Amino acid sequence: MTDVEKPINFIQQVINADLAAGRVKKVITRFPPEPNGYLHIGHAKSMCVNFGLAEQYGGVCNLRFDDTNPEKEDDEFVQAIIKDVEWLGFDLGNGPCYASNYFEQLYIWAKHLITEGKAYICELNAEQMREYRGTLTEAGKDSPFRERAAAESLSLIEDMRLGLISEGAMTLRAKIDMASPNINMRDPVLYRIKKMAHQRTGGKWNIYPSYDFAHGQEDAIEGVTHSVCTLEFAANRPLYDWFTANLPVPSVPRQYEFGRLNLNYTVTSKRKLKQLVDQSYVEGWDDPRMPTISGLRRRGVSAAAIRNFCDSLAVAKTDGTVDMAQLEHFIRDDLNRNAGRAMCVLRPLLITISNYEGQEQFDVSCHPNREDLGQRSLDFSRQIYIDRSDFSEDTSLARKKFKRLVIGDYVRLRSAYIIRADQVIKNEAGKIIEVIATLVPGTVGQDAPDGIRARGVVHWVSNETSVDCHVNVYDRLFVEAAPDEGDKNFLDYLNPESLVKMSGCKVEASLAEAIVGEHYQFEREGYFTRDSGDLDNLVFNCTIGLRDNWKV
RNA sequence: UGGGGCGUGGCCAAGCGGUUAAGGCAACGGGUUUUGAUCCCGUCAUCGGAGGUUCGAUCCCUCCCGCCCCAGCCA
Repeated sequence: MTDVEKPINFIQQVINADLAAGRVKKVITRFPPEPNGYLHIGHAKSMCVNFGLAEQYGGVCNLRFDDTNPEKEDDEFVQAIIKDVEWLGFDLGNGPCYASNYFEQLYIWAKHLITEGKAYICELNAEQMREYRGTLTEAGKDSPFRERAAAESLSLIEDMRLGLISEGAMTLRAKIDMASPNINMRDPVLYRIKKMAHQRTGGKWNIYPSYDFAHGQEDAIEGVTHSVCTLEFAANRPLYDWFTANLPVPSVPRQYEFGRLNLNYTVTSKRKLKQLVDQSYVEGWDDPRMPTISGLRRRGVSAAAIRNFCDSLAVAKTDGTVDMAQLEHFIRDDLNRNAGRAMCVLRPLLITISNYEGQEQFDVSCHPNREDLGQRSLDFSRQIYIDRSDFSEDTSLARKKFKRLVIGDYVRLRSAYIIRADQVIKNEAGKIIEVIATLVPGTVGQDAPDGIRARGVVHWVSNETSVDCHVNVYDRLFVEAAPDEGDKNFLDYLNPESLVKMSGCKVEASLAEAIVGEHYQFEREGYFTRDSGDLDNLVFNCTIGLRDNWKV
C-alpha cells in the first residue's frame, strides 16, 4: 500500500456536499445485478464502489436483483450472485432485495401515470414503434394511440395484466416527447406483455416493467440516496428523473455514472461470457479462465486480491482499458503475503543420491517472512525428484545464465542439502531418466563449505512420500488485447493454449489433502490452489506464475 | 449526423489558475536473498491540437481533431 492518501472521487465529493448541506442524512446505495448470468470482474468494481461507499459513510448498500425480465433470468444466477457477493466479503445490506417484490407498487404507479394523462396503451407493433421513434437526427412521430382516453388505457392495462392481450400487441408507454433529442425520452415503454412465469412471482404476472420504469422507483422505495451506475446509463438519467418527478415516490434518489472496468486480453460482457459458456468454449461460468468472480475464485485468486485491484482503480468518467498486468500485480501481491509455501515438481526427473541411505525430516517454515504461518515437515530420502528443466548435461552453461543443476557442479536443494550431479542415465531412446548425484554433508541450514559454490537453488520432493497430482496451467483466454473491439468477432481470437493439463506431477506430502480455497505458492513456480471441480483427484490450478525477471 | 460523455507518460490515474505535473502497473538499471520470487534503491511526461482570457493555464473561454454511449416491447 502507499503512504499517500487516496484522492476522493467525484461521487465522494457529491456525497460530502450532500451530507454537508443536509440533503442526505444516511448514505444508501445499491448493487443491482440482473440475474441473467454470473458476476464478473467488472461487477467487482461496481461492488467495490457501491458497497465501498456504504462502508465509508456508515450507510448501507443493498444487493438488489433487477429481475424484471423472466425471459433471461434464472434462480441459478440469483444463487451464484449471492455466493459471489458474500465471498468477496460484502455486507448484503437489507438485501437480497428483488425488483419483483415491488411489482405491485410499480403497477399502481403505472396506473397513476395513466390517470394523470402521462402514459398510454400503445398498439404499435415493434417495427412500427421503431419507425415512429425517428432517428438520431430526425424527430419521431406521435403514436396514433397517444391520445387514447385514460379510462380506456386503464382498462387495457388491466386486460394486459390478466393475460387477455397477446404478446407484442400492446405496450404501456410514457407520454413524454417524441421530438426529444434524447431518444430515451421518446415515449419509452413502461410495460410489455410476457406471458411467462417469473422465477420468483410464478405465473402471477403477464406483464413486466421495463428497466427504465423499474430502476429509479426501486431505488426510491429503498430510500437509495446515490444510485451509482455505469456510463452507458447516462442518457437514461433524464428519464430516471422524469419518473421520480411525476410519481408520488417516497424519496428522490439521484443517479451518478462512472466508467466501467475494461480489461485487456479478456471480455467483460455478460452476453459474450454467456456465449463462451453456452457454446462450450469453456467448461462453465466458473471455468478458471473466465473473468467471472467464480472463475477467478476457482483459479485461486483471493477475494482480497480482487478487492485491492478494484480499489486501485479510479472512479471517474473516463472509460479506458486496464492492463491485465495490473490485476496480476494485485493477485501476486496478496498471494505472496498470504500463501503458504510448498514444493511441487511439475516434470519429475529422478535423482539418486549415491552417498545417502536413510531418510530424514526437516522442519521448514511455511513462509519466508511470516512465522505465524507455521512450519511444515519435509521428507528427504535417497531418491528425490527435481524438475527436468532444472537439470542440464551442458557443462558449458555459464553459472550466471543457468543457476541450476549441471553435471559436475553443485546446486542447493531448497531447505535441504547441496548436491552435485555426477552421472546421467538415459534410456534406449536417449532420454534422460535419472541422474546420480552426491550430497555435501552438513549443508542443511548451513552455508556451503569453502570451495563449494552452489549455482542456485532448486525445488524438489521426496520420491518416498511425495504425492502424484495433476496441474492445470492457464494462459490468457484470448490472444488479442482487444478481442471484441470494432467489428472483430471475439471468438476468432480464443487462445488454443489457454489450458494445459499436466499429469504425473509430484507434490510434497503435506499437500496430499490440500483444501479447496487455500492458496499455496509452489516455490519457484507460482501460486496454486486445489481445483474445486475435481475433488476425486488431487488437481491443482495454477493461479499465476511467479514474476520472471531474469533476462537471457 | 441530434443528444450525452470523455481526452495528462506503454496502461490506470491525481491535479479544481501559481506544484519540481502525485501515485500505482509495466519497462529499464543496481543492491540484498537457501524461491532467477519477495524486499530495497534509482531512471522514465509539459498535459489531443490551434487560438484566446490572465502577471501567470493541465486547470477558464472558443474552434478543431479523436474516442465512447443512445434509434430493444434488454439491462
